[in-house]
Amino acid sequence: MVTEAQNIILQNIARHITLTEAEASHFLSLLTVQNVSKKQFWLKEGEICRHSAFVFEGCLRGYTVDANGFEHILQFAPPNWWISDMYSLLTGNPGQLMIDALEPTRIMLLAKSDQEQLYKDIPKFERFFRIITENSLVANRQRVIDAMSLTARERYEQFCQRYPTLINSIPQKQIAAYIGVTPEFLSKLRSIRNKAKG
Amino acid sequence: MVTEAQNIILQNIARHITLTEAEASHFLSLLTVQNVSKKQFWLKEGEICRHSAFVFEGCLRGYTVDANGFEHILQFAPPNWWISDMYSLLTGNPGQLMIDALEPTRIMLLAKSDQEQLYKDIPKFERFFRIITENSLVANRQRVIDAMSLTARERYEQFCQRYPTLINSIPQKQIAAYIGVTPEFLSKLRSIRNKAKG
DNA sequence: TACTTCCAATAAACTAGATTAAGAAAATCC
DNA sequence: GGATTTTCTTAATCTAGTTTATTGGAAGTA
Repeated sequence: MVTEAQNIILQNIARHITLTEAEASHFLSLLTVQNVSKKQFWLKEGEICRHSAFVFEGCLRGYTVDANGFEHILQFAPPNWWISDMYSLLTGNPGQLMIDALEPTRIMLLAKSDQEQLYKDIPKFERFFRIITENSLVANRQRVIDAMSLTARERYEQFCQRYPTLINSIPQKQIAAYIGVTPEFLSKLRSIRNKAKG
Repeated sequence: MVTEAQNIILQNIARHITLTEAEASHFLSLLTVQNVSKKQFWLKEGEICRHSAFVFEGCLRGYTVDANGFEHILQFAPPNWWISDMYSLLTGNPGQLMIDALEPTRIMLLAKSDQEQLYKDIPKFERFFRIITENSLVANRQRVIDAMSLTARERYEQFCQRYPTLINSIPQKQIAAYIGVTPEFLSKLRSIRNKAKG
């Protein structure tokens, strides 16, 4: 008996590697489901991150808080995305990332220790995580480039194109904290854009 | 007979995986050495990147050129670093990265096709590239955070701490193009800093 | 030796985006 | 369903960093 949630994660993995039934069921046995209610934290600054999380319902956000108390969003994690504080996960040191839920969210957890054992038991997973890490790195590098070479307006346009579904489902202040402007300035950008459109 | 250059790359790999002699020599047989003279391009915008490059002498830089002709440096690659246009390498599409040499440089090339075959022949390499990609991702994420939450002065201080050897070996305008300010403003930052130091 | 090219420093004018403040609209909560 | 909190908008003022321009020095080169 495979649940809907388990189906979603198996589909996600099938995009890059092919598992036997035995391998799939072994993998599923390592996962635990967790509910994160709206605004609830899954991880806080200073904590040690010991799991990778796969979102299958809702939406998480990963962000840092700077010296002046401003939030800067590193990642949104809607369904089908993996999220963690990778620095903390890899090093075992306390991280600086805060991860909380923008709406009622359901995730599946894979403990770091289980993940490492999984690499030994089913080396294909080494491949799977290599590939999604590569894709993530490409996206992150593009974000560094965009931050340096685009204006705030252009970054907003980019965001609209790249994440059309998020635009209507999350508050604007969250988008502002992702593209790196104040909510006030984003509001100004939008009003100018709307005037231009008639 | 193992050359000095081959020794360097084997050491680099030994930090994460252990190879038998046969595996090491197979791996080395896939590599080709290339010299890149100062200011010479290894890769240009619009080209398709078909190799990963490992620097064992000199220094490369990867950068983009924006709509106004300004350069933005994504990565310096001093000895012991890997560099490529990963977007282009993964997708097979033309990339936007320019890669050239800041000084006379020597690299070892691993073709994408060979790299993929290597994953099949010696799965340990899947692990090796997963790990260095993870480390690279962590560094890139930190750079996104820094770009959003630090001032230009703070980003300069960070750079000095993080890459103390580069500070004295590359022109300041290159550092400015990395931390995301104009050379003029970096000069101003430095003069204020020097006054403060007496 | 002069010729050129590249690099760093300085300064005044300028602008994208931040800050501050205040009100309107929406969502959330008893 | 009314109170309360959160989100969005508008507008005036302010500032970190850019732009433009000029100078002097260092390094390569004929």
